[in-house]
Amino acid sequence: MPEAITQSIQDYLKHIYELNEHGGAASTNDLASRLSVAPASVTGMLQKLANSQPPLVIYKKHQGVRLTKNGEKAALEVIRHHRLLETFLVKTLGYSWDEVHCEADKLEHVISENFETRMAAALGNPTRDPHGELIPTADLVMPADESCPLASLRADETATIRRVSADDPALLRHLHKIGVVPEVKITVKNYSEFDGNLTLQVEGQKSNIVLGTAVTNQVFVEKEN
Amino acid sequence: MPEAITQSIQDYLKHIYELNEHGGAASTNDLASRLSVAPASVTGMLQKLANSQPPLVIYKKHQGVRLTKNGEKAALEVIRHHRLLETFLVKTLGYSWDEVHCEADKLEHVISENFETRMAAALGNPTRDPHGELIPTADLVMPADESCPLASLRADETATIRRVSADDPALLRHLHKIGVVPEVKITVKNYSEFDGNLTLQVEGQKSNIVLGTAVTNQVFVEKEN
DNA sequence: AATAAAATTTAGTCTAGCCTAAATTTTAGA
DNA sequence: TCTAAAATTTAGGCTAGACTAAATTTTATT
Repeated sequence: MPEAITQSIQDYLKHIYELNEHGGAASTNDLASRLSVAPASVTGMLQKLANSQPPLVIYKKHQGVRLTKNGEKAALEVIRHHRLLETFLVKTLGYSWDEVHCEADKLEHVISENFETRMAAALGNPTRDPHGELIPTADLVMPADESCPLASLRADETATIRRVSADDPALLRHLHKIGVVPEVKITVKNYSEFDGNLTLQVEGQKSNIVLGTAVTNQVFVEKEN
Repeated sequence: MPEAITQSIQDYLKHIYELNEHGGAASTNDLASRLSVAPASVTGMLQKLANSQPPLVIYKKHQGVRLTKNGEKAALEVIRHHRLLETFLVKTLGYSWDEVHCEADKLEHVISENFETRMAAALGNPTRDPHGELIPTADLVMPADESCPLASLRADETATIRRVSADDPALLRHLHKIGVVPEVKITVKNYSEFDGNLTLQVEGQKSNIVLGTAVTNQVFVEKEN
């Protein structure tokens, strides 16, 4: 019989998923810092996950870790919970988009399938959360993401903001204030080759804004066709 | 500094509170069966709670346990969470009153003060949950309960149902079906001295019903003045 | 290719909260 | 009041998931 997927394991799987999305295998150190846990603790858990029945990860010493199909399903379940919860907190309880992360991080581990289903239905089965992140479907498939970093745009390009993959509440509040939120159209007025700064015209805003790469790498857009 | 109040401790305090409400001190065995834990485990936890700084319970060997002021506040916090959550699940997500208990038992430990406040506001600061249980106030005071067991009524007495303190989902579904829910008026048509059965006329229902003491002891009413 | 630095793993501990078995205390009935 | 049964506590263990310190492997730099 499959061993229990504890809250702690859910957190490991979720972060491995996110690290796998970007670079290839997730490293011990990256996981440790994301989970706020000592690297040695990560090694121990990875060994356990790799030896569980069925295995949730594929792990080779010193070479990082990847999710198995089973591990990915478990990860997507947690991510679906998280993103539905963020949406629910904003839509139903009036949270702002910079407040929802912590709350969802705790709730994601304890809600039932029943809760998930009712919440999704109450929200009209949304496909994106308040930050524009894609919500895995009920049968645990992650929709394809067509967006690219805002940082990759150049002068005169026009695009629609799709997601803001930032955690920092202060940054989120700032971006909200200057109108940099999902589904808003922007046009690049200038690109600085020295620092990568972009000058943007934001739909619905009076004056242009300048954003550095630390920010534009966290904002994802779809270019005008 | 006060030690952390873990989920496990919250569960102990909640059940000690409920046992203190009825009989005096809560016994080791009663706690063990409510918590689904071995009696020896309860003894260990009670010693810990009594020695914590500040103490959360007063405990003397073989004589059961009572909450201190601090312990009571912590218990009421959890109970407030639980009852607000039950109300929220019914009102906002369309749960039926027999489904909410398990879900609330998990969520009660993880929601923030922010969540509690927003939820209470969204519900209009309710004073009772879907079963009619009183909800502790935001400053953690339990309102006085004026009700008495339905089982204590006799023929010709009329009363209003205030709460249904039952856990069993099947019983709850049955009571809902026959209209035995909070705020409904009932009249006792007959009392049987042999088995304690009550024959009731239930407001809004066509035919009378007969309920045994196993049920009437779990339903609480306020008599007509 | 040598070596220093960084990353990772091993080894050994710790804590919370549970467990069982055995010992003890309390309670109830003859 | 004595004794059997019930309730409770003690003693000793276990597991998950964290930790630190030390050992090892990998990577990067000269």
